[in-house]
Amino acid sequence: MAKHGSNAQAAYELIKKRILEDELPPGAKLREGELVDVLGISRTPIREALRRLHVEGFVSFSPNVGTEVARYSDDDVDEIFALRVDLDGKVARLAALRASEPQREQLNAALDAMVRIPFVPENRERLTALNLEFHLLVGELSGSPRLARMRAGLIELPFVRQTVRTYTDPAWERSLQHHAELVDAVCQHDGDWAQAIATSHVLSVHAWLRRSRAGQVPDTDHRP
Amino acid sequence: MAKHGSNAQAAYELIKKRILEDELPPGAKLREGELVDVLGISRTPIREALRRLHVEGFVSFSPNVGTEVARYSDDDVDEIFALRVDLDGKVARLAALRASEPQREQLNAALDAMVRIPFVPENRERLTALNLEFHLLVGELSGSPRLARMRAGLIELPFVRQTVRTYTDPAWERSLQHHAELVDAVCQHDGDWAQAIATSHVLSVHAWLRRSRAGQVPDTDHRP
DNA sequence: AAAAACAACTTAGTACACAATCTGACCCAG
DNA sequence: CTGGGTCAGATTGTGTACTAAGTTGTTTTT
Repeated sequence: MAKHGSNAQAAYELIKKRILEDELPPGAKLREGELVDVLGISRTPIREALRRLHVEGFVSFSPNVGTEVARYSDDDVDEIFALRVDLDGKVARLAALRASEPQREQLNAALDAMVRIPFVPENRERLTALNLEFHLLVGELSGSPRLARMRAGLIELPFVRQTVRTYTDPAWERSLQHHAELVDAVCQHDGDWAQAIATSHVLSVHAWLRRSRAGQVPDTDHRP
Repeated sequence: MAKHGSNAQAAYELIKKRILEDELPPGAKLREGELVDVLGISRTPIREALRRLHVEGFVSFSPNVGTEVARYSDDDVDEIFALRVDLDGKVARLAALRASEPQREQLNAALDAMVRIPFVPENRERLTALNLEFHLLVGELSGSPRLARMRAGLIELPFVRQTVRTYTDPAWERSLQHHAELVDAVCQHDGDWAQAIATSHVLSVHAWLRRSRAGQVPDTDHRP
């Protein structure tokens, strides 16, 4: 058993991780009793983790019935991206206006980490994680913790994370360009530019995801 | 004991209500043991309520130490209103563009309820509640549940709720005018107008609250 | 007298047992 | 065959005892 703080915290992190990585697909039932066996801790901390995941939107929950991994309709996806257009734009603007020199270096480093790793199948999991980290870092740099937290709830989603898996080489290349341009804008303290490129990035990802969901893009990476 | 669903839900609603109405002021300790005595239910559902309030930001929490009602610094207030400028604007715009006829009537009714009640001290509690309801209704009309929920977390705050208590007659009159104009804009399907007046309203409230916090406005209503 | 160590107390963290509730299957009547 | 009612099983909801962690006040040592 991991000792990362309390058992409840560990359970929370583990379940969340499994959801994000699609090991627990949308609709999967999360029975408290089963989780007791799997995680080796009692129901109390497990319940706590599940309730937290519920408030944060990762799972849906019906009283006296149970918990299951949240499902996302096409309308949900559209709503989420419509919000991200605004929130990512605002976050990027604030980051450009407020980021300190060491923070800008940090952002550069996060970008570098992604650029250095070739886009081949065996790296996708790692690149997906780095991509998420990059976006969360921009959120931090905005200096608005509430804004960053709200946006995080729209980014840490299974289907967003999975998007990278479906990217073709040129799609990944475009995404990297967006990131690089955002870093550039932030380093220039140019809020308008940062907002514009962030907005473009979101719209571009949305368009890709739409096509991907419609089955127009072959899923290139299937786990065994 | 209230039968509003589960004990955990009842505890959540009661504690939240007390926080919003400032019976539990910022910094107040929420000991699980005490709440057991006060609410007459066991620690398990109380813990669940406290953890939920923590995730939603109403209380702060330190592992192995305890829970207390969240405190808000001036910077927090500024951040919250900066976000509301955007979110309330967007909510109002969407409500204007998407609200159906029955929904517009509902909004009108909510406005009417406020207009009909004279702004005298003994009505302030009621008017405060109606004011909150009105704003939450606009959120619903936006047709974007996630957006509405995010914004709700920035509106259901003790100091926001208390603002109405500090209003002078002309300040309340101005607030009512804003509300009426918003209803008008929504009924005209004018997104730009709705957004503009909603933004104005938020900025106006922020300015008032700033003065109020600085002690430039006498608090006209002190409970015993 | 100041600082460090310790011990007693307070509070949260966890486990587990039992109660309340829901689901779905089965049976019976129409 | 169909509809509804009932019962068994499973699953969540709650209460409570015990454990572990942290805080504070006191004592001891330098």
